[in-house]
Amino acid sequence: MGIVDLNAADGDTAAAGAVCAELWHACAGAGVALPRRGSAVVYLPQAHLAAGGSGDLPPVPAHVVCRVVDVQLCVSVGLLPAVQPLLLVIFAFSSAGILTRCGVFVQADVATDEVYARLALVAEGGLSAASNVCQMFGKGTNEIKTQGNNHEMEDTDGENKPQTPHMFCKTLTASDTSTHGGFSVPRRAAEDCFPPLDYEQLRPSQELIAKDLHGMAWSFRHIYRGQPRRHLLTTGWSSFINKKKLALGDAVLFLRGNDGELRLGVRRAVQLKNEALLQAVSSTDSKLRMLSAVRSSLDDRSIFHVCFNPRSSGLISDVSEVDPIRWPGSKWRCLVIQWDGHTNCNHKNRVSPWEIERIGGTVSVTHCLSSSSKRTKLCFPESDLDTSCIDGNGHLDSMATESFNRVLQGQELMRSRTNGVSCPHSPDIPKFQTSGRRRFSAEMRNGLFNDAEAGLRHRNSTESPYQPLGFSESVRFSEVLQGQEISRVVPLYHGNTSDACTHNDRVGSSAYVHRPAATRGYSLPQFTPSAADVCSPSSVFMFNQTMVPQPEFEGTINLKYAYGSRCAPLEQMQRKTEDRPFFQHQMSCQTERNQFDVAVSLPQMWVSLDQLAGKLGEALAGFSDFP
Amino acid sequence: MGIVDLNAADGDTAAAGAVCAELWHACAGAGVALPRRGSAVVYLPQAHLAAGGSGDLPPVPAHVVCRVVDVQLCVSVGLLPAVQPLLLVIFAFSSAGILTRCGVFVQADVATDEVYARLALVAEGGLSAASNVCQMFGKGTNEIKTQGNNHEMEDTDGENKPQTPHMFCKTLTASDTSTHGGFSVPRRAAEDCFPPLDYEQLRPSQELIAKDLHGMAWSFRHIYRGQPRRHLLTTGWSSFINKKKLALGDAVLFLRGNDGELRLGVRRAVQLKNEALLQAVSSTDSKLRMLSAVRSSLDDRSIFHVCFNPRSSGLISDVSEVDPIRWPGSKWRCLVIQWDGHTNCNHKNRVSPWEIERIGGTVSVTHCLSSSSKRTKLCFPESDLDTSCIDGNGHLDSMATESFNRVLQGQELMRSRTNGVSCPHSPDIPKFQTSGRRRFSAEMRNGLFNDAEAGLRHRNSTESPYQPLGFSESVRFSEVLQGQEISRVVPLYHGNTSDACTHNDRVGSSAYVHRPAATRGYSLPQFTPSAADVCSPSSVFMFNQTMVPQPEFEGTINLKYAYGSRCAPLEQMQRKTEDRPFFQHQMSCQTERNQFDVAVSLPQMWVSLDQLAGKLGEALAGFSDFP
DNA sequence: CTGTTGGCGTTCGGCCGACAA
DNA sequence: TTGTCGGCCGAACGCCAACAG
Repeated sequence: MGIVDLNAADGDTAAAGAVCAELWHACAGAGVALPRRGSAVVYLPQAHLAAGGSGDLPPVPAHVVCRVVDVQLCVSVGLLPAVQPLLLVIFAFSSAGILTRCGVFVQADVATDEVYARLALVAEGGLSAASNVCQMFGKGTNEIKTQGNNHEMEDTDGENKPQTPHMFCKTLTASDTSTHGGFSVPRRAAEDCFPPLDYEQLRPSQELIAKDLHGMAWSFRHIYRGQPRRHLLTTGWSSFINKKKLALGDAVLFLRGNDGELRLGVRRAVQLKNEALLQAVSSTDSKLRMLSAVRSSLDDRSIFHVCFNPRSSGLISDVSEVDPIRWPGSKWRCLVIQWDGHTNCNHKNRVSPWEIERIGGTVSVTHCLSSSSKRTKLCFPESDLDTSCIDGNGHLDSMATESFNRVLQGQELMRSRTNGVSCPHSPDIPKFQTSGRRRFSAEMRNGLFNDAEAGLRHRNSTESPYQPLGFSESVRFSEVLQGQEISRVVPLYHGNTSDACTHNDRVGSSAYVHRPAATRGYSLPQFTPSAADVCSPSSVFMFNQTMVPQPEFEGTINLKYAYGSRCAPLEQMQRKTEDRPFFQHQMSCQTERNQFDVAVSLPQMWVSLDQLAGKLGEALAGFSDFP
Repeated sequence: MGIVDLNAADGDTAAAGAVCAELWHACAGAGVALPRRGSAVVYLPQAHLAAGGSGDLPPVPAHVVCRVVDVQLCVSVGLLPAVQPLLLVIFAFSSAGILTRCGVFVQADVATDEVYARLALVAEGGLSAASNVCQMFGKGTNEIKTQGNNHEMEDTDGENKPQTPHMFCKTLTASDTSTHGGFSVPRRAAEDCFPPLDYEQLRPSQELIAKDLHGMAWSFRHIYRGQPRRHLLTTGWSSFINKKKLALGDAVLFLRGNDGELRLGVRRAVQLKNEALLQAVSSTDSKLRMLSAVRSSLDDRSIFHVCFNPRSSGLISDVSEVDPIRWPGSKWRCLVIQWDGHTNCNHKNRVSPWEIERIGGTVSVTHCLSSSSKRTKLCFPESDLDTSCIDGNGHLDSMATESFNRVLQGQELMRSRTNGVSCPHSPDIPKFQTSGRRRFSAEMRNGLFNDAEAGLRHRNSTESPYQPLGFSESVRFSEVLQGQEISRVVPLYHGNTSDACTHNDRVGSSAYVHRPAATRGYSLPQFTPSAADVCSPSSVFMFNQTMVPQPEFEGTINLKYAYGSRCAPLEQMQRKTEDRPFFQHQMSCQTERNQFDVAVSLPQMWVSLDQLAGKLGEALAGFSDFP
């Protein structure tokens, strides 16, 4: 397990270490901001207890302020890091003393080369009942911010980043992963990241050596050939693909550091989570252990660890009082986590008034997946998160769309579990109910896409995918792209699928995100063999299918509206190109979702301070400590 | 994660379930006796705290009586079962109310098809200071044995076992695991376990379907061909090898149940444990979580789980007072666990007078690994464990030999870590010191091999490896054989190696243990790719090397004596056959041990009641609870 | 500019008996 | 009796340019 000591280099120090940290962040993807050592976070026990059954619990306050005593950037090597598999909601205090971001911490994945961060925490005590929660989450948090340099969250937005080296990220195509050939390197990527070739030669070639996060060196033959000429990695590539178990939809990153060394990372499209792990995550046993650790830390300031896997994330889908008996004095409402693509989320039926009142309305599902429907995500023309998610015309904005899609996924899972019926696409899908989920995006607050130029660049990208952008922006973007565009079906678990797809080929000035324009086939993943591999050797892909209504959900939403977009530039682009395979791919992707194993990569839950403070304020106002 | 409910079938019930449990035990190997549901066990916090650093601890009594509320037989599917990675020493009470066996519980391995047992425990309270420990461990344990049917340990000795089906176990040869061919089935194994073929045909063949522990069905072409004729598995075999990631030295088990169904299991020669996992096992963090869970269970009778991996075992290597300050009232001495082949054992230098006084003496290492040296293990002609481990001539008996070897392994690890020097075999190896470890074997007490016939059968087995024996005996034997005979070298970690090898080709009337007569080469394992795979593609095999003295150890022992055997029948056998390749293989194996990843399979620590009561009695006599 | 495909030479997988331990 | 090897054949690998989107 490779570990990059984030603390040793509080920013950037040694060349090699800095590059590794940079590669780590590149692999982790967008917006993986980690709390700094010495910063304070708040652990909310109820939040994670609500995500599963509860048992007899050790006495733990409803809110535990923890000090981050260590942060390690790690890479898995096929073994689970031996940390407890508990989800953990952590709110970090910003330098202004306010709640800014929320991450869900969960056991890292078993796949090799998974990046995750391991945080060492020490509980510093529960929040006292005397302190008003608004003060606590707003200001007045001086007493818990007395030590350490409160940089709060390590920032990947680029402002305090070292000069970004040349890098690119490419989603692997069927050809890239096929045994038939090698890896097709985007021209500009090769020119920017690889040593120059002597183009005078007939077939210029060279040997490339790239090191991954483990420091392992990989050798590739880089050749410039073909008609027209193109850059290819041939010899050594298939070995890399096999060793890393890369498949269609996964992404590789090449990064040329300032020291000239080439580095190589992978970012997988999906996680292979099996039910055993999921059960473990929500097991009462695990929770007890977690709470016991927190309890111990409160008692004697012992250190406990949590792991954060950038790809294991979910939504704060619900806020409601869960166990007023157990937590009698607390007005805090539990945050219900809706895990991406997971089934073991309790309280599915629970309604969050906080959400429902925002999404609300009744709309039909008609046309939700028709080929002419236009939809997008991740185009955030509105920087004002505090405005309603439904505009004057009743259209959901992109965020609401996204959260809506997530609800659908949850429904699918339930349906498949209960009756196993796969419902083909029908124009008259009955209405269904939902407890709309919300995702708050710091990106929106940051206004990254709050200019017409963003849309313009985006539109241009369909013709020329390489447009200058800042490093962190592109990386953040790539994270979202990787996860949301590509679905992979794992055998045995069949089911109709649905996901929101996004296209946004924005790239930085020296950092590229490359994804295939059309993806026609899906290869089977070659991960650790499991029962599924053998019992069901064939995979089933279902297109043009849609969701099945679930009576458990309340509130109905029209997918037509949900998929409607307020992003004018994107809509224009879509109209221009909607008959092209690219968007056919989007649609396919949209309807494909494995019911268990395909997860959308959501790097982190970004919690808007305004949202949380504004909407949870009253719920928090009267909270008190656990007796 | 497949789970066989041991409790549902309290002995044997449904045919399928019974076979699965039987296959589980066959895969788990020898002597994996599990406590029954309802039985009481004792947890010794200090014992596992001593195996690593300590931190601030939650208040836990020095001895915690736990009730086993559930036992599950599990099979891993590539994911670590999400249990805490803590070692846990559990002493079980026998029906006579006395301490009989000791198991070390630790996180299961990540490899697929690892069998492990998951125990659900509820703490029932610490032992009161008023109760004398001898009473506690001897009699007077009525109050903690009031519930459940106290069968104490599930017994694999065969007395209450169902009629053993036909089965065999074969260690895979290089040919078996090569892509060049299939699997050579030992003739009698095929005849006993596979459906009969029509030998009148030129090349009789049939399709075999065998189910593994997951219930997954595997198909093989079974053909009888070649000159001379032999049974082979061809089509389907390489797929099985690849999917299960089997390599040279691993073993496969075929088992034909009473229902006629063929079942198939694997037993790996080594575990791939990496340092990250090892660190996690001994981390203070993990310990705190474990203790917190126990503390919680004590408080509210909540359930906590421990996993027992039959192959993750160690020795009770030391008994000494570790932390009289933290545990002021306790006279209990900590059991220091010497993990097989692991490096993270603290207190290496600690001397256990309890051991030293038994092994004691100063002997040289000369001839310890000469080709003419005769040694063995697992031949236990002496049933009286209470006799000294050193006979009148100063020879160590086989048990002492084994424990001594383990000490050597620990030394190697330390040496390799510190200076990396590989010391070739030399006839005048300096003396070295050791804190002699002991292993207590219930097998010895059971007198399984306490008859001349055993040795006779054994001797005969070198000419005809198939001799009738009871099922459980053979299974137990096979476990030891698999682990101890085969070493596999993992790249990157080089080092000279030493291990005690044993040959004992005893087989049951219908259960065979088959291992290759000569193993000339070792293929690289094909587990999850790690840094080691690439950084060091070549493996180094060192033969005829020996140990390096370590000044940290006290007490010197002559390996010549250590390898001496008191087992007359075996000695005769060895003299007869010592010039044969079979024993050459033994010697090679003996000197090969990867410093990190090659672990000897030791199914369980068997604690002799007499030993423990007699030797620990005084230490226990005055123990008291944690305040 | 690059994803996919056909062509084609090479490697590897896998079934066979020969041979020998 | 069975572990390993050479022989042999077909499948897969992998490098190449052609072609097309």
